[in-house]
Amino acid sequence: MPELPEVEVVRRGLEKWVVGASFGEVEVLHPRAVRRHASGAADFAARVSGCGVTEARRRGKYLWLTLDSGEALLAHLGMSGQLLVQPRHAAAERHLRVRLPLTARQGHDPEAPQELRFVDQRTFGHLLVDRLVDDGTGTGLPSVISHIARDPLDPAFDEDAFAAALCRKRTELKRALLDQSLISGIGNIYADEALWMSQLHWATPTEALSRSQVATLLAAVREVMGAALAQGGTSFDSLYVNVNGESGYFARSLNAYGRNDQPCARCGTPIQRETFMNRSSYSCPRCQPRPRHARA
DNA sequence: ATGAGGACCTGCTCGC
DNA sequence: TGCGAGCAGGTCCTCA
Repeated sequence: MPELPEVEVVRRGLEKWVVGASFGEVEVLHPRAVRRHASGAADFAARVSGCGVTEARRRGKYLWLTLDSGEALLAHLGMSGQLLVQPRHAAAERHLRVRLPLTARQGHDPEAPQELRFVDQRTFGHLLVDRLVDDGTGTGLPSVISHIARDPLDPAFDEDAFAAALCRKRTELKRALLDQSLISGIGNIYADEALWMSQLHWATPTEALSRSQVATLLAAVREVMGAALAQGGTSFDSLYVNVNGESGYFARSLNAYGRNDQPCARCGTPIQRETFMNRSSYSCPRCQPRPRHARA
């Protein structure tokens, strides 16, 4: 499931293959793919068709293409979404949801027309067209994601403000890490990996965290994400495919996630799986002891 | 206002 | 062999 590094790799792919091109006649094959576009599938297609693409941007797990109409084509990949650039006449993928034909641009062979495709098996992802608002630094941000916090790789990410907001929360640490309005880009896998690295239990009450623990945790988040990004957006999931259809999955040694009953790389104690928020959390019971004052 | 938990969705795997 | 249950989980929505 794509988290920040995977989405960034897709953004880079879009920057390379789509920026500078224009869209032809857009076709929505599954209405659920544009369910967040308030005025419907036909309006969505009309707003994108014919527009030129000027930039590919990202915040957390959201990415968007700025259009020469002044609006933005916003995408969230959900759990299984892919943005592929394919030859226009290539066979349709099984879960093809939206076709966005591309006009030839400099460097493209006009005899081999291409198409941006939104493919999504589980349909948790979506596309929509939105207006841009000022993000506070003069940069445009789609209005519907104005509640999404900056991500830890954003140069304007405010570490002090994050630490203060985190400690004001009255909840469990992992829930806060997954709260995209507090810090964006972190999903279940990177949350478990960052917690393992910083030797914190997922149920640690946020109000009990010291500033140095928050600093350690943030460094771990950046380390884990940076390492994945350096590998080209390791997703740990075979469903993840980058913009050219090349699998982004590489065997990567995870230290916690998915390693139930396997020895902790630090101390050898078997990693334990616990259910939390209706999903799995993996941690080392020795390196990451459950805090005595854990919630619930 | 804030936190907690369920719904959404499809495909795969496992056990009976 | 067939089939239902369980699992995967990001985000939005509702309820307390």
